Amino acid sequence: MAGMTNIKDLAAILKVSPSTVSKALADSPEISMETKRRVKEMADCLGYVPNHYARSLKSKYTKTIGVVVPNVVDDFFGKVLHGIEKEASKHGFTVLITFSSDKKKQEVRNLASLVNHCVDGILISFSKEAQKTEDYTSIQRIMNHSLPIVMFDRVFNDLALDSVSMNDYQGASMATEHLLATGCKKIGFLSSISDTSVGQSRKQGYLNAWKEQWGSTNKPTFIEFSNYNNFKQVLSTALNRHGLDGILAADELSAIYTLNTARELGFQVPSDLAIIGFTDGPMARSAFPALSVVSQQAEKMGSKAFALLRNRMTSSNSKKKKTIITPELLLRGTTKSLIVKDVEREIKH
Amino acid sequence: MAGMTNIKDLAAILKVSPSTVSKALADSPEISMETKRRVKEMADCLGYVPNHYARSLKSKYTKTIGVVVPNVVDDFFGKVLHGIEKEASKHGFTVLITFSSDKKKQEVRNLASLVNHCVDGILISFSKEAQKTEDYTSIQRIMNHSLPIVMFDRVFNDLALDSVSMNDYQGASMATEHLLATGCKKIGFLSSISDTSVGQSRKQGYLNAWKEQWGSTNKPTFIEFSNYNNFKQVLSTALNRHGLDGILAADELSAIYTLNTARELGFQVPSDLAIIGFTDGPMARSAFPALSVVSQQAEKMGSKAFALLRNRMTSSNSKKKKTIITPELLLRGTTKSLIVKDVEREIKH
DNA sequence: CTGAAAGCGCTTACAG
DNA sequence: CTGAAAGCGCTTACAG
Repeated sequence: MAGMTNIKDLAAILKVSPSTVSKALADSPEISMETKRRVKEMADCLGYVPNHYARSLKSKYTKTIGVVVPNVVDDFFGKVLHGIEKEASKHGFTVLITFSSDKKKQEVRNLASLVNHCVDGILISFSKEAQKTEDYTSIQRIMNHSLPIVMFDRVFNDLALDSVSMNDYQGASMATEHLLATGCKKIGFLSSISDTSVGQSRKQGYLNAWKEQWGSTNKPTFIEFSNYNNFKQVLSTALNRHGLDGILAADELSAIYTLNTARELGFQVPSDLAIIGFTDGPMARSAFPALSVVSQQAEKMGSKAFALLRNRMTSSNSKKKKTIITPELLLRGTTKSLIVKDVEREIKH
Repeated sequence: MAGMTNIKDLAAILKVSPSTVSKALADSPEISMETKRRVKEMADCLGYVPNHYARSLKSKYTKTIGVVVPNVVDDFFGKVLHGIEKEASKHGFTVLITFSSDKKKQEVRNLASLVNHCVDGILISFSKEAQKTEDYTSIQRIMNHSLPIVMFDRVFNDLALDSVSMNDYQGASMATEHLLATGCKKIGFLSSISDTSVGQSRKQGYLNAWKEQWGSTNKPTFIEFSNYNNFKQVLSTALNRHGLDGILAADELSAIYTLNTARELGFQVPSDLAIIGFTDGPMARSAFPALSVVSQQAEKMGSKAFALLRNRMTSSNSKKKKTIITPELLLRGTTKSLIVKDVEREIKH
């Protein structure tokens, strides 16, 4: 930052006062057209960039928001970030992104750094570590500063903050119902994320839809596993033992594995085995056949989150809003059609 | 930012001067242990967060770097960002990420915002728009401020800046050579990105390896297309007309499409048709069989880029460094083995 | 229409 | 060991 042109420099060169330069650059009606022109021209010529730090010392806001996400390799978070950015730039805000690598310590550091940078508000999706330990002291400290904060996706409901998250329960129900409606008689719920709240919601959603259809005459099937090493065997056993003709997989990766493994085992997809996964990522789309999924509507979540934050920044209404987004079912190649004609169909928006 | 505790508040409460508070918090040897303890305790208790803006107004550096990437949904950029973050946090730097959505205007705004936020340095990968129009005025303006800048991946070689990028030419050569070595006689080069510099380098790399093997006795085959609408037909025609037994695809998506389409057309992969793509993303790994690829070593690119930037920040050596990263070949399920025994092999690091 | 002055929250020589 | 004072680059009442 050394040697940058500042207002004083400009003032000296133009032989006017710093006040005049400042006002001219701000297009104040106090200043004459001619002076404004001269000042702006010179500022342009010397590549003057106002020092946001100094400015915000006075004006107390920066038109910048900070975001803390667990990572930026998940397609899901990438899309959420795009949703945030789009909405934010519409309102003239710059978005500063940081990620925690799912570590509490890094999350704390990011949060502190964003506060230090005087962001006007913060959007956060918690790290796995914070979620597992239910330790939210970092954010609680910041809440004392009355900085507007909105949680998204990985939220913590006990915190008195606005939030936006998915209705995972409903997503799983919808998927299960669709499988049932297209003729599946024996649907297994496959999950490697049973210990997370999201995983639990999806499980309950499946269970509920299943019970609505069968009561207790037909038992649900849960296939739970924690690593992919013996995936093939686990799946094969489950498929044979229970005679499954449908799988609802609680995440994208396990759905892809199911698809590939089932084919290896000689199953036709979707005629022998229909599959629905979660998350509409690149893996799902590029699989063969393309995977039917419950979409998490990531972009929408991002724009909603920013909208909530902006609301919080402008109004002082103290009631916290918990926004729940309804998932969509994207039907592609791994599910049978409802109607007789076998048309590939994709429900959008 | 309203109502946050500041040094003056602390000083008033503790009945010492602001100078003392400032020094105590900075652990200055001038201050007594007892005072330091009291000050820190109170600061903690009131949730005092130093105002980075005010601080940097004096000290002129912020231990923060800014990054501008085209997007955060490409797995590649996600990984680069993780590489940057990891290296940066090792040295106590915070990373502020912005993305341009491949738009010049947004890129300019991000750049300006980062400068305003007094980052100590900037890492940039240019937007498609800037690359296409070869318009780099935004960055050139910032170069006047003697802010350290390093370009990565989407670089512009005419700019007098440090850079780190991939040797795409070599990657394509390596891949072609491997296909030849495993017995492919007729290899096609498939590309939807012929108009980018990256696409051109890969094409040349293929061409060179091909010529080394065949001279002009066996003609190379180029399959170039601009959209995926009639992909199946384009590929099918090429495959039949030229009797291809190998494909080098210039990007991840077209490789996946080739894999899926070839299978639909009745080809066995890799025995009838071997395929190598570019970029080691989730699509490549989750494909069936897993796609052999030229990996772009994204994380390494990120850490290298930060290392270069740090160098630039500390030393005033004016010679610019153009770092070229050597690609790796990741051999998986879509290529035949070199040796007789059919062992799936993955070359790493 | 222009300018002098105070002040944002911090740091840092300098004095005591 | 502690404090008064100047100053970082900007904005904004206030005076002229």
